[in-house]
Amino acid sequence: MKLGEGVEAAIHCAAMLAGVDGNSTMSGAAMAEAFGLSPSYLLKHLNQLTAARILESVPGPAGGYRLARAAERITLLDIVLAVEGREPAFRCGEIRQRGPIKLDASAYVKPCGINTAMLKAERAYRAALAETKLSDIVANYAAEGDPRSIAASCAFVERHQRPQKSASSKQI
Amino acid sequence: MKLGEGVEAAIHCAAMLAGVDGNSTMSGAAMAEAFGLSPSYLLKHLNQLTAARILESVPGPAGGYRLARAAERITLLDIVLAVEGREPAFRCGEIRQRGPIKLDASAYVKPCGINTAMLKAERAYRAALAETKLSDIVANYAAEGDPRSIAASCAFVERHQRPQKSASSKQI
DNA sequence: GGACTGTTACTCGGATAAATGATGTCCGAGTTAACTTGG
DNA sequence: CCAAGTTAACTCGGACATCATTTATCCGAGTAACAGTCC
Repeated sequence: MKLGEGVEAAIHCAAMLAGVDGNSTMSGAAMAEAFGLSPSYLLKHLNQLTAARILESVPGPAGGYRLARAAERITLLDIVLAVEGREPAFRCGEIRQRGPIKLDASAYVKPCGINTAMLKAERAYRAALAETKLSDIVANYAAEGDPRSIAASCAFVERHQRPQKSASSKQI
Repeated sequence: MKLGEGVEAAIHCAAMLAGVDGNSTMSGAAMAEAFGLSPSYLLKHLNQLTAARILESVPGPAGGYRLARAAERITLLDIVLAVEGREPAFRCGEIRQRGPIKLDASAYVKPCGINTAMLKAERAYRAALAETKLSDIVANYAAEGDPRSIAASCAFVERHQRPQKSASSKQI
């Protein structure tokens, strides 16, 4: 029951990317610098977000990352699942049928009650994460964050975002 | 976001211990055999449950483990926290103040909104786990489990449980 | 025959190695901007 | 002066070491039952 450190970085980066203009991008190196992280390692997590269609990557000079869709359509669950994997935290190893009292398969058609209960809890966890959109994070930060911190963040974004010449609308 | 394998073993053992009579005990070796696990390693998890006051251990010959309180008063959350640790899965490393835009401490009195959202989800997870009592697991198994499996489990318990001569009521 | 004592075998408990996964780093493929050069 | 070609630098992407956590194991401390012995 421990989430990797990359989840925090991924969410912070996504929130920062929500502040860049339309089709502009921000390089992974800039975000790594903003949070004091290893650039090469942050790329690993950003690539996971890209593979999950949450971010888009633009190669070449003046390239970088950008949200693949509006912040209102990105939930914390999307990000967590992209970084940590989609499989549930509790994996039933069916140890009830690993001992000497192993019956034939017809006795284990019903799912393990323990597994059911654990998965129910995990559904609650994911539902709570799905309720929070990335735009909520940004809005909450804009509303309740310290004004100096907001100003510093906006200044950093303004300084490091790289506008793109074309491709303002990307059809998939 | 991955729970250790010991959680499953711990819950199964607790459920099995819920089937032993009053003050009888069952040895860790017996439970390890029942689930095909390494006896020495299972002891590690059982000790964690003992340290968390969920189980009681009786040393010596005819010793073993026993529930420390009624199954109605043990929740899945108790077991999970005992094995996996009590700290939340998401630990906010405050990476927002690790970069070059570090303001003075007065700008970070408000908790990080991301941390708040993640902890809210974790509260939902723990609440769902707290709703399920160990007695519910046992009752559900008795009601919906395969009759042959129930009979085999009961026979195993009957064969391996060790009644205690005295100390029927233990005051702490 | 009963009670005490020493032994013994069984239990838990913690200290000690191996393995898996997470973390961190490096170098290469690809792409686009800028520069150079010719018209 | 303009445009095409070339260069070059910057980007992402994946392959390669390093470290921590989890998993697994072994041996020792402790305890209660059991057998033997004395009263």
